[in-house]
Amino acid sequence: MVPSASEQNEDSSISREQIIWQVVCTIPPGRVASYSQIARLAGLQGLARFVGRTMSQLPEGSDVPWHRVLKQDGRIAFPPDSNRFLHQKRRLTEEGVLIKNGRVPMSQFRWEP
DNA sequence: GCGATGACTCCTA
DNA sequence: CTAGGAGCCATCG
Repeated sequence: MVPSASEQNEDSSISREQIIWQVVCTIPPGRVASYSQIARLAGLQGLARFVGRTMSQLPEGSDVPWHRVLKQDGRIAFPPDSNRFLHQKRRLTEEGVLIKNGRVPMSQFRWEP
């Protein structure tokens, strides 16, 4: 087989999106992770932005616990007045995640793989 | 092809 | 604490 330079593979190996979602699924309830950490565990260190963009493409009703992904400083990536923000915050609270002053303490920020 | 935008992060002042 | 700049990738006009 001669590899073409402009060959776009959709299904060739698991796409980065799939890996990212898979990593997110490994986050246990009661814990959270940052976009950068997800990127690192997915082998895409430094591509936190790509992780965020991938999350935006995640369809609703998915099994992926997207609400457990926060910014590096422990804050939710959505505007505080946004509906998504309230939804995510509520989801986290229901799982027992402590949110102090609008952000999650580092003690819950990382989990042991 | 380029600039702007987006569920980001880091460094410096 | 806030502000600005740079780096990263994919999508859109």
